[in-house]
Amino acid sequence: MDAYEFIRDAIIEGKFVPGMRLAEESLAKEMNLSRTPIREAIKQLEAEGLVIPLKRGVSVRHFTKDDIRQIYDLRTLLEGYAASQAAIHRSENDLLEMEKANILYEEAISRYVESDMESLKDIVQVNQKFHETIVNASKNEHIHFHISKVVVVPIVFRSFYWYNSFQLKQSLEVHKTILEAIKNSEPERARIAMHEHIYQGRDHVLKHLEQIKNIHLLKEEVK
Amino acid sequence: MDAYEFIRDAIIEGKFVPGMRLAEESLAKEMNLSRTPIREAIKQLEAEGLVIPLKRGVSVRHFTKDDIRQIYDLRTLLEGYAASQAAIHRSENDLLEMEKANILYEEAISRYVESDMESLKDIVQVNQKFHETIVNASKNEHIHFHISKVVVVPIVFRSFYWYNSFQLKQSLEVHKTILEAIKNSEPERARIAMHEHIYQGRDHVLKHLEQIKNIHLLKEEVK
DNA sequence: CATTGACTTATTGTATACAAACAATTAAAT
DNA sequence: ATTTAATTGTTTGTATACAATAAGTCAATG
Repeated sequence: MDAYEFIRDAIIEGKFVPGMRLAEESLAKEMNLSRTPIREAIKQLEAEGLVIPLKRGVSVRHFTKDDIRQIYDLRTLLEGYAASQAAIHRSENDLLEMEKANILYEEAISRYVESDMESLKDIVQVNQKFHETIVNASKNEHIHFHISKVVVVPIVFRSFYWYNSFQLKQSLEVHKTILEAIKNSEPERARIAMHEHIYQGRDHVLKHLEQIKNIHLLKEEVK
Repeated sequence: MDAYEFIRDAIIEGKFVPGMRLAEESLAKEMNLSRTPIREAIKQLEAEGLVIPLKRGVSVRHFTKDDIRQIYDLRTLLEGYAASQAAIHRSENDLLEMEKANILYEEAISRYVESDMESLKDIVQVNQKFHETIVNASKNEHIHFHISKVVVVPIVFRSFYWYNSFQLKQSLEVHKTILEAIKNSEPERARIAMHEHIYQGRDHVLKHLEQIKNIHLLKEEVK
């Protein structure tokens, strides 16, 4: 694993919390490297917006509720467009890939046991795979580039691990609608279904943040 | 000027041509620096997609006609959305800024003398300013982040310097329409006008590329 | 004459050293 | 006791040195 992945994953998994300053030397020591490769990894993370530059060095970016809303708006726009373009440009092979990914998604959901982190991790991963196949089918490499940067941010909040089986089944239904629209070459229907799908995700994350906040308030009171 | 700007501008101005390999040491010597800051600049350019990684080091990215089409699709989507959001969220001050930028644009166009590079440079700059004010008014920082990366690429082709006064006046009219729609809080009209505007830009760049190609073919024949 | 293999050169990737800037803590003065 | 100045310590930014790897060249052989 290289320095970039190490730091990025640490941020995503919450090991490096928002506002935390990233000291080059301690990072270097932790992963048995010199400061040089660390600095490059940090430059990359900076360009992606996961860390923000300070007067000296960088700190892990703190995303507000408003950031989440903006990012999801952006993602809805981009992935909605990708879905509509996929309905136009998809090859037979693209359709196969999408169907395969969706079958894996269905299987992962059927394996799901309430509140089991491991099975949810699978679901999240397979879900991402499905979204990727759609973006691939849209035949727009540049959209792909930008979506991949937008997708990372909400992961930081790890709200994904709070889906219940009803929500998951609902999500699967929307996947099927998207797939059908793309198969039938209906760009507008594909876009709208994708919109709905991602906005559901947004509501979920925002609700989760609300809960987190409440838990935080509770803690304060207990103190 | 720092290393990042130096290299980026060299690419934009055509000093570093597509496919050209960027050797760290020669760059370092050219701007009286060591390799360390050069490498960081290159990492950043890599994250933005202006240079592509090789087995060792990087080379200036070569953009195809298809890339241009994809990038403009993306830009249309993003800036169209920004315009529609600006029509919803714009403050009084935003409107002032937009009008100010557009007046400067009008003045720059009136100063324009056919085939004068300097006056065209002004126009391009003021035009960019106008687009920025709209993105600012949309109140979506993340959209802004992604648009800024998309906008750079077409500049590489420097087709902007081939506008004639008729096209410029046409462009000014569309600007006015966009401004009016945003002022009157008509998001859909703003979006459509912005679409039209950017697609005009796309056609212009593509036509320019076609001409370049023809000139190239002519050269081949002469040889 | 072409093709392959070894050797040489050049360039990157990583480590380390040093200087400069910022932060923090302590001491002194009002 | 509080505020300011100074000194110390930590961390970044830049330079340089060294090792590893890719590429290019030249010679030798089929």
